Amino acid sequence: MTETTLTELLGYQLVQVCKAHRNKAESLLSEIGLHAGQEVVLHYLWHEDGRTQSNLVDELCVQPATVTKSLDRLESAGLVRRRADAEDRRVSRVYLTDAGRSLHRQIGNIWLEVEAASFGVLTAEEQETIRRLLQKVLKNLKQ
Amino acid sequence: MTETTLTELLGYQLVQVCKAHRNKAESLLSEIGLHAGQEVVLHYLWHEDGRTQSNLVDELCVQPATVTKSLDRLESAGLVRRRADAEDRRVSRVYLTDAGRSLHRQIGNIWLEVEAASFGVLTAEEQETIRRLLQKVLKNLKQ
DNA sequence: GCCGTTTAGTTAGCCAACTAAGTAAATTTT
DNA sequence: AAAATTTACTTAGTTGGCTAACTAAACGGC
Repeated sequence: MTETTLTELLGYQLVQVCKAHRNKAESLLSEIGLHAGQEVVLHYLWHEDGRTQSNLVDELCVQPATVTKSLDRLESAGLVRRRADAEDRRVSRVYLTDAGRSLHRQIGNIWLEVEAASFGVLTAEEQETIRRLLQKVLKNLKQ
Repeated sequence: MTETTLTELLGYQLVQVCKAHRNKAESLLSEIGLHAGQEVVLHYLWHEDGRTQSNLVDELCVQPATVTKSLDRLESAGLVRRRADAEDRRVSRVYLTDAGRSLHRQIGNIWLEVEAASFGVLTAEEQETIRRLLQKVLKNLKQ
């Protein structure tokens, strides 16, 4: 039989796992008023404050419009602030507010909890294996 | 240093891979006028036509509201049709139209192409390994 | 029969992601 | 210097996903 059974494909498994992973993250992040994805923006700002939106676009691997909307909400929530660049007036730089900075530790803990709830069941060796395989797949998909 | 570096977490790798996988699927599906996710609904109907929406909710692991909206669009696109169940008037059954049925083969080919573009780089043994590990993670996340 | 509960879907509204089209500023070309 | 192009970001509109609140029908106990 040549019928393609979707549920047997690795891509289907991947999507299932990713959905469950996102739900777990979403559920924990909602406790501090965030949505999955927003914490990644904050992460890059903790690592380097005052990034340009273009830089966030590159780091997050999403479209400019996605960053614009996401920042609109983070700004409304009082977690970041946009200021025009002094030298290039096209450029908008993004800065953390105190409220945004203060979430650092809580979000770090949430990540660790999600990581444990997902991959904690794997042995150290299995974790290294899945990391290697995921990277191989990502490289294949991105080229 | 105890700082949690997001990008080193397996969850981050997983999300990256899943995003790239979805983009690949979306790009191929758009050629036949579909969006990623809609083809999964069609898949379950090919497997068994006339399912109830509740059944689709269970199979797809999404919320009832998500199915409602998705079916609204598939119905507008002329790919499925809803008819009330004769015995239980709360129940809405979903049937493929000829147009919906006709996409079967094309979508099967797209799946195989996405699968190859993602996991084709892995050896058969590696594919079995990642399947086993993903299932382990999924089980962990779902309990 | 009647009232309360459960079940099946819908509606409204929110967020992340996308595309496409548009504005504005800087840069490059002529 | 003026025109064309590129770069940075926004706006409008789409989809997949979610929650919360809602309607309607079936089921259960009394």
